[in-house]
Amino acid sequence: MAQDKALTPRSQDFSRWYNEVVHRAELADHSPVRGSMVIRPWGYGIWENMQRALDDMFKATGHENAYFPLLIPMSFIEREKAHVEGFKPELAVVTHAGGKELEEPLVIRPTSETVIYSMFAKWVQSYRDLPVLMNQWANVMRWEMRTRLFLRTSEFLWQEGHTAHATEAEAREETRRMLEVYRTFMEDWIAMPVVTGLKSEREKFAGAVETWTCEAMMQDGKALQAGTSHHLGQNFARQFDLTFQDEQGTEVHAWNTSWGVSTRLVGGLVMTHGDDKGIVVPPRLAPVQVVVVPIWRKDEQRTALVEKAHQLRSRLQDMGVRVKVDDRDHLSPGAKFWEWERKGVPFRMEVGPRDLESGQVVLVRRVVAEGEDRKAFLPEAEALAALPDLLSAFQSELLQEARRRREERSHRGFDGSIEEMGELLDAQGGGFVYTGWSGDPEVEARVQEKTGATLRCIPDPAFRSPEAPKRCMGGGEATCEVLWARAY
RNA sequence: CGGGGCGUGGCGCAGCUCGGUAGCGCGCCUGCUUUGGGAGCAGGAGGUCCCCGGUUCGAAUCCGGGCGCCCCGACCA
Repeated sequence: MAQDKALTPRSQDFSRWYNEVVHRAELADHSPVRGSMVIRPWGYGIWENMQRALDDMFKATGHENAYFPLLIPMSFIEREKAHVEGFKPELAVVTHAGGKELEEPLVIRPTSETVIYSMFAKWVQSYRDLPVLMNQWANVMRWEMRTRLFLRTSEFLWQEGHTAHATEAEAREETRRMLEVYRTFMEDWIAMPVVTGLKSEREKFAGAVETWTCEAMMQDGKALQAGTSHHLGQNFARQFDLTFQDEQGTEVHAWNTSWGVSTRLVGGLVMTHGDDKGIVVPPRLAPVQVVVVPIWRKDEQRTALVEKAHQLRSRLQDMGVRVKVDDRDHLSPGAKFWEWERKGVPFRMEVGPRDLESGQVVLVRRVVAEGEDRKAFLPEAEALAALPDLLSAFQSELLQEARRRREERSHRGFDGSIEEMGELLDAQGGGFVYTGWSGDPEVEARVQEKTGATLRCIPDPAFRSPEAPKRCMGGGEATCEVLWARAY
């Protein structure tokens, strides 16, 4: 479990820090199969909280959950041209089963558009059957060349929403609605600010007409695509005969959307808030929001203090706070402090003999705000009463701080050459660069080749610079503003 | 797929150059003492040295072949 006690500092080697912290916070571990991971209870607990929050938001926007199978006939994947081409290299295929070679190979789903729309085709006949608003929580598999825990693994957990609509306008509206749900979730729950916008042709989902994205900035200045929402047009509807009779009785193809976020978000959380002591879990997602650590010197004290700790726990539980008492007695208090800090628990409450006597507790925040004392000595009742507010204040400070960091490394109105952009990214250790663009894919390819940065998105109005850029990166006139960054 | 590194008790590593039958730190178990920032002492358990073959009286060490993993790049949520 413990190698060296301290983690490699982020400033020294960010990706090593990431790997260490994921292991040592007990989020996940490598499985025996290359590129796939075991999500441990602490990591899974965070994911469960994400699921719960997202699921509520999906339900609130009228969606229902369903489940579609893991295996998809190869011919289904092959039906939509762009879709096959996008996924072919990363497919895992089942060729044998029951001791025999299968007549038709089965693909382990890399995503479920094909099966889902083939089923929708059976269920939808009339415009009265629309819209269909469905979501599934599932695992998918994409055979990746290079993998990293949470950020890119061969198998990952996600949610994929799939909808069918009578009109293009409705589908577009749905695409945007769910992008907005994602943005809200990422900001309000993960405390991870994102820039939303449209993907370029080159970067969009294979099979989509348009892909919209949420782009977050990690602490090393690299971008993380945190969630996408696709307007699929009628591409899949055509291939799977997803048609319906409209009000005039005409048989027409439905319009589809799909949208997803994955366990990658856990990696995003780690790289957004972690520090050199470990990860920091935003209170709303923390499986444990407050850990109570009783401290004793003599055995006689132990009983009283452990009892007090459990008393505090049940008081907090009654207030809706997620609490854990750490009364293990083979570890020193210090060891427990380090462990829970590594795991990112927002608050620690210590109770020792001195506190017991004076009716106080010691409250310690995982991340100390500027000008604040590390430890607060508070009367018990006061500490309990204050916790809900402290938790929500902590939550919003995390978002503020992440936003501040992002702005610090965002370069708006950049008007230099492609080479200069590369230099800027080298010097700053990444970052977001906003420039003008003509929409020319050749320019996009050239920038990527020379700087290592990709076109993350054409930002939505809310994220655009006050002044629209006039010049395109790489010459000519700009038709839009774009965001560049090196990315995960 | 290119480049680099590594496979030795649960984890991290040393030993390999110069062959002689395996060691360190952490963790684990037992006991006692401890506990307000990673506890101390004593005792103890635990290893096909990645695999196959070769050289040799003898291989973790040398030679040949294989496999696996990690890191850095090109593709990707």
